[in-house]
Amino acid sequence: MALRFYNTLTQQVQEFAPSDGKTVRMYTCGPTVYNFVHIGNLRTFTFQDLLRRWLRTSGFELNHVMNITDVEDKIIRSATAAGQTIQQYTKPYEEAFLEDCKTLRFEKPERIVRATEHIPEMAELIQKLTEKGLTYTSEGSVYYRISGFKDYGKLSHNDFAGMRAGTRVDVDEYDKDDARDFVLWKMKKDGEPSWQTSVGDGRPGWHIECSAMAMKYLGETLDIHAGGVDLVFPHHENEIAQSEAATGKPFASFWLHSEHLIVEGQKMSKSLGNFYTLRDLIAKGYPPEIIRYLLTQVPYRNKLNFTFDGLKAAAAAIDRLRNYKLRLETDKYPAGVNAEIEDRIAKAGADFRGAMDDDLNTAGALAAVFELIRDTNTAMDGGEFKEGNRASALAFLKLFDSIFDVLEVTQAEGAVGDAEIDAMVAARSAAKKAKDFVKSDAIRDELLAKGIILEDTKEGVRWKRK
RNA sequence: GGCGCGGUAGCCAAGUGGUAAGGCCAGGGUCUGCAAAACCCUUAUUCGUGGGUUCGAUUCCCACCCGCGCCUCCA
Repeated sequence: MALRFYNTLTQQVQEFAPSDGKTVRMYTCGPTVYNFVHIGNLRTFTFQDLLRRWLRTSGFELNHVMNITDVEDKIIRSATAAGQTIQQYTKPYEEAFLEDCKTLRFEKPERIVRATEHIPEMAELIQKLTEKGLTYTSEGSVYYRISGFKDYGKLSHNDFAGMRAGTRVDVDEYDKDDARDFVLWKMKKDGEPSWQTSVGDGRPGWHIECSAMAMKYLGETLDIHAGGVDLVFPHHENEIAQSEAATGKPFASFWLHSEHLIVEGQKMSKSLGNFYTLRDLIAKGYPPEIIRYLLTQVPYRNKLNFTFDGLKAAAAAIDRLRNYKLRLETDKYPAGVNAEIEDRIAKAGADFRGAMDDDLNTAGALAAVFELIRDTNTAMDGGEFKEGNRASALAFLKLFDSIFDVLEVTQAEGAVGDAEIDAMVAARSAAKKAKDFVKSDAIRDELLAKGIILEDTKEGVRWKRK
């Protein structure tokens, strides 16, 4: 079965291929850098990372653009309060975000773009809309006139008929003709940063930045536009209104949205005290790859309940995966190839691919991995697993890890060196051979304290980092 | 009220019109000087509730109950 994604626009799972058959032009909404990103944000970015990786594994090339929103009300307010320019204020958070991405092993998008560096493009797009009669000015700010765009609501599947015409809703500080209208360009206010452009002195509204940047780098119709579910309305709906009205073409073929993460069954919020950044969790002693695993294992369109029990379960699952890999790398097997096992491994590969192709069904893909682990472990214990099966089993693990990327241990600062460990292991083996179990156990405990676990196998001792 | 999502074992969770994947936890066993790792066995006659369609439904339809998201801050 071919690669399929659930498309929010059509509300259906559809077969996916980039329009040119080769390169996927993808735009994802990145963070607003007014604070550290939280674990919920990172769930979405984890999904985007899986998406990237699976698209490439599927044979496509990528042209992925992610934006960084570095001008926006909250930023301006915070920067002003801190007596800083918005650049000064956002820079540390942008850097922290990129660091977090690296920590969680996200691949870098081909391009990361800042809103503040694309103001002229935004002004140009606004002008285009004005030329088409789709904007109006109120108190110096420019608004989009939604009544001029008949498809409004097609992404969020909202019917706005009821709230149209006449119902002048006065909930905003700005004066709009229609409740659905939104601001494209905000007139300069005293003490706020602003840009002098063809549409006036001021700053861009939130929605216009994504339209302008996406089209600048990826063309008028994207293959994929992705983000969190909360962006469906109004953000993505408004992007469609702006972009499609300007170009007359569909803005994106596929709209993919990831569900939110909740914490211990509740919505994450600062007031509930369950609001975590990646830094918080790492400070509590949870390695990044465990967090990554937890974030990947639930398919992206389901809510993910983030719990500390879940983190423990993820750690145990990763242990099993790593132990299997270690066994594959270090065990000795009888010569030859077991054809049945080769078939079994091939089936695991097919199951894995089938699950990922099915709208990134990571739970199904993981099941394929663990089933193979059980079956081949049994075969190894029974002497059925042959030397010739090793390479294909390792290749399968490599496929798995090229997507999930959780097998490598994140080395702690000041970890013990391999040479020192090998020496201690040798000393312990000597003591053990002399049946001095007190000494051998003491060395084993000492190593354990350093985060090294020993395993006695038929082929000798092997060790691994915790 | 409108739109949408979900309710599967102690927890996380996949799935299909034909009789319940996988992970974690728990109990028992094999192996070991003891461990560790690994493997085996055990843990849902049942998939929110009540109807209906069907030879057969967890899977389709209807109603209801419960939880949740969006409806101009938000991944």
